[in-house]
Amino acid sequence: MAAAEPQPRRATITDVAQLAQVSPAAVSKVLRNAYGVSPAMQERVRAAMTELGYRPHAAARGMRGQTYTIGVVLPDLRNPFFPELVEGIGAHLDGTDYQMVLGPGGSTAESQARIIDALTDRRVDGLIMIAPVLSRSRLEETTRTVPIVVIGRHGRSTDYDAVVDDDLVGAGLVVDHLADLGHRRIAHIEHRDTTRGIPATMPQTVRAEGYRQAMQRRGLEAEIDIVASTYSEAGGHAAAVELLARPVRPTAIFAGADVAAIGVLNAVHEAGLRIPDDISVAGYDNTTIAAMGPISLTSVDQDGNLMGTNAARLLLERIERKRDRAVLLSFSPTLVARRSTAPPQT
Amino acid sequence: MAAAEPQPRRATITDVAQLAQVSPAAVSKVLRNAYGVSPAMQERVRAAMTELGYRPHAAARGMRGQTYTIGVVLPDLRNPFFPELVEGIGAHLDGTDYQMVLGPGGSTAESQARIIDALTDRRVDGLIMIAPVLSRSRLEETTRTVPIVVIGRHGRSTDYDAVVDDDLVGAGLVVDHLADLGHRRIAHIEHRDTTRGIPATMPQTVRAEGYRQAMQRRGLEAEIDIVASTYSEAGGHAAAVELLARPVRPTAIFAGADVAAIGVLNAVHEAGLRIPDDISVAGYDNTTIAAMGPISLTSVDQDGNLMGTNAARLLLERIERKRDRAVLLSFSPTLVARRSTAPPQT
DNA sequence: GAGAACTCCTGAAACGATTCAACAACGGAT
DNA sequence: ATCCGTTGTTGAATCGTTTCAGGAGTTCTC
Repeated sequence: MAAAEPQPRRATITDVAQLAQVSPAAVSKVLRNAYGVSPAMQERVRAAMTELGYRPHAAARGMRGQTYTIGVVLPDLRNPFFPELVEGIGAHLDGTDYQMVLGPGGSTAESQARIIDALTDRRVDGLIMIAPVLSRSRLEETTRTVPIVVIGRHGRSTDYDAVVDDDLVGAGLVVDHLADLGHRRIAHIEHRDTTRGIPATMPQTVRAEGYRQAMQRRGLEAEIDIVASTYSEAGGHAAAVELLARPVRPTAIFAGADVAAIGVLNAVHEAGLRIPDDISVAGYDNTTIAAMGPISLTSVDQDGNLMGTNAARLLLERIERKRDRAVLLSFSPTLVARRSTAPPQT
Repeated sequence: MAAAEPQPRRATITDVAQLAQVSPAAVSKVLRNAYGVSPAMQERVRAAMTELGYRPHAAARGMRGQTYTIGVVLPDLRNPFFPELVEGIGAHLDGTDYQMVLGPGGSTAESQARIIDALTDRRVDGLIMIAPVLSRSRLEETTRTVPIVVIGRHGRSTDYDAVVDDDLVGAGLVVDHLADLGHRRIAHIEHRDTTRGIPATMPQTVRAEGYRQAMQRRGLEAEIDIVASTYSEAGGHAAAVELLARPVRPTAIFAGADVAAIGVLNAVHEAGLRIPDDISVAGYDNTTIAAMGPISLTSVDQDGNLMGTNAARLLLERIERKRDRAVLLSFSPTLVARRSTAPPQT
């Protein structure tokens, strides 16, 4: 006979059932808040669960029902905007039975496909994909297995929900701000992806288009000046070097991302020019770097928390089958003016 | 009869077994590279697997064996040092059967305990905890369920493995660098956690101690000046304001973390002082921010990639039962001198 | 040439939950 | 009194994999 077993194994649903003197099936119902349990049984079962310190075995649940796990695929841990999204998602999941896990997706279609496979192998109940580079058809294919919410990519689908910030508007805000200050020669640095893909729906393309449209709207179509580079410090630096070498150099540079704007700042310093006296610089994303004192970069703010919360909400609606029609949620960004922009010197 | 089923369900191990004309048990062996399979059968089974596009069902595997999932708990997504660790871990896991998932742990003991529970409910095979604030006993308790590797916390355990960077040495590097430049009044900004916990083993405490020891070693014990604050921009700012108000102000400030150093830079700018002419500033962690041109902050570099890779290696050794003795791996940091430090003005 | 020792393979029993059909008990309507 | 619908509960089947105790050949050893 077992003399004294400390706590050799986790309590199972059967243990709980025995202690509460009900069937395992009944315990399962309590666990899932399913229909058809009397308050009396509820209480008895819950008491037994806490007494045994019972915790449901997620893998076992996943065999038949749900895993109560939702996967978040994010391409780049270094992007300071993503933590806000994750926090927003977490805030909405808090208090529900669902738990989030993060998958480091990488920036290529292959690596992202791999992590999607890995997560679906683990039977997540839903997937939130942040700025995926996967083709639309690949996403829609995945939707047949598991519901998806896509964050930060324009272009709608009838199969999955999407949450975006309106980059067209955001780029317009920057151009308006600079034009209002009196700038005319406003250049833009765009991220041009070399890999084959779905460029038209990615934020960078929309930002460039927003810049173009706003310049036209302000009667500055003759001044449109786009340099294709990458959203990175090095990319911004290279683009700025090119711009500063122009015979007539721009009085303002609008980089499509804060990281690129940092590169611009470096290049401007190296050229012996001052900001904002000689040249104004603006970014996009309002990352923490932009807010830092020595940088103080004018930028466009997206409410990541809000976007994350809504993405999680949409996903749970899908998982719980409360809705079967695709939704596109579009938020408006705001401009945060800081010391890196000022009226041009005449 | 089923006329035309597109692909209604995933292939299971039984489907593979049927197609390959072997038993499910045999397929399982192939899957796990287990002992006792002839090359001929190997090949037949593998062919069947690819033909059916078979992918193992992780939840089902978790019921008896392993899930081939390892959980990484990180307290703060915003800390720019963590992505390097994650990359290192990923690099070592790449090519193995294991997949990593990230758990947003939060910075309190409760939230970290919660995510540990959530991950063990999901039967991860191992856990890598980055700078956990949990008590040692709580960690050792968890070790009884699942192997753990702790990154970035000093103090050894006989139950779990640990990978640290030697913060004592790192702090010494900074003091030596500044003292070599001719500084004597070198102040330090320490992170002082208000919550009850295990302070002596956390990096911040060790860094402060390293500062203290180095100052003594250089014969500067009379100049030891530590301000307790937090590792954050606001914390660094407040501490710097306090230091600059000293009757005799320090000629160099060594902040225990880059983020805090950024706050110091702000405060110094606001005070109308120049860096490094009027005051030298150094940080710790060598984050990407430190490297940025306009900031150019002298800092201490830890090889996060290396640390992550080794943590993953240690964990797999444990999971695969190749070792049962606890290991402490300690790496040496290096100093990266930039433009924020210079000899003091006499 | 008989047994021992390997090697390769298999059938069936787990693992811990959910689901489904069935059933008991109980009021309320006829 | 009988039937019916509703509510609360349960036993048994099920999910896809691993594990375990053999079984059938084949090779080795003395």
